[in-house]
Amino acid sequence: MLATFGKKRNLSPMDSRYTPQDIEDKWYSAWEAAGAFKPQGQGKPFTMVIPPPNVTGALHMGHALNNTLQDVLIRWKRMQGYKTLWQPGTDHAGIATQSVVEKHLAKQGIKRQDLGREAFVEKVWEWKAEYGERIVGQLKKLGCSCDWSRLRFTMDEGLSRAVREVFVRLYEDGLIYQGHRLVNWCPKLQTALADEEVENKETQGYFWSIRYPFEDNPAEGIVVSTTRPETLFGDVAVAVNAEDERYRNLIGKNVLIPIINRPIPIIADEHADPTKGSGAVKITPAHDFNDFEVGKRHKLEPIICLDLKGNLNEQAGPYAGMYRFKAREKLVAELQEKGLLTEVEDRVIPIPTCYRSGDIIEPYLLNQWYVHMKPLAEPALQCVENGETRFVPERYTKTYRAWLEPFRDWCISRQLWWGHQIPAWYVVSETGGERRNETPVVVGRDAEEARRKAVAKFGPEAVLVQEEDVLDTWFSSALWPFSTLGWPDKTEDLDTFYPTDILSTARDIIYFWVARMIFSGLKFLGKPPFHTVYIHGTILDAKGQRMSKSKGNGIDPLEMIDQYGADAVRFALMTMTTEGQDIKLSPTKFETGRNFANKLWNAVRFVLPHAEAGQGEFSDKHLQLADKWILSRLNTVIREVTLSLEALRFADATQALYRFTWDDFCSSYLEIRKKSITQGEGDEKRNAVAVFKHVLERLIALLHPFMPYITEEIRHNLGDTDLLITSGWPEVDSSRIDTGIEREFSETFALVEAVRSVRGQYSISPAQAINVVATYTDPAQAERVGRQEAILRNLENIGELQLGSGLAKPKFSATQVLTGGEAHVPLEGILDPEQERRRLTKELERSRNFVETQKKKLGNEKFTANAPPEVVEAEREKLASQQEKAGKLEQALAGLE
RNA sequence: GGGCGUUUAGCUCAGUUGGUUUAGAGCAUCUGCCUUACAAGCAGAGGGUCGCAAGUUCAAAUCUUGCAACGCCCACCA
Repeated sequence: MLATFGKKRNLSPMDSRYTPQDIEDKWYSAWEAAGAFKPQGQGKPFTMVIPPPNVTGALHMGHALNNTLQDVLIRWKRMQGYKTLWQPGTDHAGIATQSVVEKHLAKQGIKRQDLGREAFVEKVWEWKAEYGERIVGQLKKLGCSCDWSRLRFTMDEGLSRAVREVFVRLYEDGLIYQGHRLVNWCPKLQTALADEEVENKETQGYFWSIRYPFEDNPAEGIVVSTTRPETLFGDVAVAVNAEDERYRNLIGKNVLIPIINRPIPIIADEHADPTKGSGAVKITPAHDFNDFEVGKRHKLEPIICLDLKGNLNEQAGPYAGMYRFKAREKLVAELQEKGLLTEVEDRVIPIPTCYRSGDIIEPYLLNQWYVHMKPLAEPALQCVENGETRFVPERYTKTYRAWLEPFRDWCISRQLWWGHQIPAWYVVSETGGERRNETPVVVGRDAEEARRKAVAKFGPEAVLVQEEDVLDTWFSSALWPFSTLGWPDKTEDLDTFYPTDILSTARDIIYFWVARMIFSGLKFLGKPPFHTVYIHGTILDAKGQRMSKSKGNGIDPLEMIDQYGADAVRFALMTMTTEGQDIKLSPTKFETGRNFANKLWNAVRFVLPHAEAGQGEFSDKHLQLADKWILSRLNTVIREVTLSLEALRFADATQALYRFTWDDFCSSYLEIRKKSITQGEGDEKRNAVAVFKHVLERLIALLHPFMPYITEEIRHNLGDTDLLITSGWPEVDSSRIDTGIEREFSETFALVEAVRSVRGQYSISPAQAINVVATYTDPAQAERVGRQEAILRNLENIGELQLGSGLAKPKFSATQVLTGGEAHVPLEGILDPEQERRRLTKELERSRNFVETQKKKLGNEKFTANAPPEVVEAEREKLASQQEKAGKLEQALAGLE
């Protein structure tokens, strides 16, 4: 797997600054050319499906985050030897795409109606051909290792066949039906919407109270309140509560609708709430969800008073043809004039708006197609309840349940042209009914099948007309995990890759998409489509607001990639991905990522001229303390990163890598071994370089899923000819993990830090050597540290060094207390006794406080009796070492001159 | 109104089952360094009563309850 380096090295002039732009495209092409993204080998499959972006969309930060996350997992699993498939594709995004094209045509003064359905759809396909590859190109820029040879589109032939198959089967199972009821109608887009496509926006509005005169006594009347007065033309009754004393005797009387003077009855219904408004409420079944129910209870025929564009119709008398809001304005004025407007109250009201167009929704009585949800939702709930599919973070299980449990039927028909035309045909004849829901219907996988069915049922004279509506976009997205693998055919791919493993997505489509994939997978394949749903956080701007085009506060990932490199962008995003938390983003985060890449690059640049010297593996007998230490740390990190990825803890993984690379590998190890690498001879040099390379090879492998480009480039700069992307994932060598070595190393490192601290306090130039007297209580410790003099001298400019036990403190020296000893730095002429006293006093105070709390804790019998013995023992040791430290600080203070 | 999340250093955030962290990181700040990998760097330093209150416990940033602020989702067009 990790080949040796040094062979056939093609030394490029490596700049001190890493420039990602030079190498990214090169390596991406190399991976593609090598077929590295295709499922390979005989390993266990690991599969993910990409959340298909809108075909005409552009990459935003949310995509960048989610797709980086998926790519990290796929690359990691691929290196681990799994037969990985990351299935890519795009979504036709019915409403969104149709709107984009319509807007585009509008600029040329063309309406879709001018073109007609066929020509318009043709235009959309052209649009798709032009812009459909854009988002794919952008995902490639980010480094996504999807198997692009399998790129699918929700409206391509295969997926459309899956859609028709599902529709027919659901229909045959009685799970799809037509219903004549109120739907959310968007007058602007001219289509029905599903409940979850409606957004309620709090808006400043009015609550108008209007008097409806009694039919037999027009001088008096009953007052009703409404926020939508223009709907009064569709009123069929006024309801009061039977318990309401004020109105009880009016029940059964008729009142007149103002302006048009149509009589309607006062009825008793529980919907009327005596505490709201006047307690009497107008009933408009054709334009209000609650009223629709009231109308049904009282068998009142709904009256439609609006047309589909939002204009009032002939029911509105003088207002016929007027746009709804214009009519509202005029109507209020007229009512006021007539003395029928009794009160106007300012009120914040939730206004339902269309999630695409933003237009105000009108509930409208129409015929639409529905999916009967209960039989589908129940197993889908069950499957999450029993853990077959789990959400990460787990709390989203609740969100999922809250959406599915009400079993609201799914309105799947859309009055659009762009989408899957519903595979249902109306059987019309001379005697055929006028209303569609009274017309016989046949469904079929294609026109021929429908025709066969119609002929069998209605005879050869039957004439078929296909339903014009298309299906909700999410109807096809729901099939994504299996339609992309060839279903309804029994394909090998389906066999190998279904069910997939992890689905990663944003929380706002848990219902739109995730839930629907789960019930579809269960219904048609008998297995949930994935075992884990990872819900990532939402990307926010630096102020914590959602990024949006209208606010103009978005950070463009492609600009960031341009500026900092894809690796930096990916790494930064992953460091911020802590379980499900929202991410406040500012470009400085990418700077940190870029700096990190640069750091790694320069470490490589340093060793490259010496790589030749480090042929082969190092030999154990030449290993020094620092070597053993870095090998111990390396294997610890391999373990940490692997476990973090398994737990989907991306920030933990990157943090471990960052720390190890920067602090351990560069700041400590490289600095210590620098001299051996550049100036050492024979075995010394060979071994130092070999260890360095051994660590580096594994480090770039660990970093590869996060920073694929730079790591691939490094591997090849080091002389490897095979690709890192398909090489192995490092394995932990537990025998190298040695806490004794790590302790011994930090013992030595502590002395370095002590000296550096004194140097820093007195601003002594690094060029000036300083003398050190280190004394330890235990002679064995002094000897151990003494053996590491090379480390001390490599990390600090030390002049005379005395190491021992019971050494006296030289005059005029600054003192640093160590575990088990002290370091004195003689500073005659430099030492500031006052400053020294202040520092030592402060430290002593802190130390004494700690000793106090420890004593109290250990003096508590309940503690010593109840806490586990090892905890008590640890606390005792803490006390002892702190007491020792306090003693030493006291001594140092006393000895100050 | 219901649900969920957040509140830890000036800023952005870690802190997994309560004890080995007398609270950690990055950025920012201050001091000294162009030390032949890196100034996108090196070394050092300062900075926090872990939102507030009560409780459980030998022990609470961590568990429970209440409160507050901020954010998200759902419901609510009388």
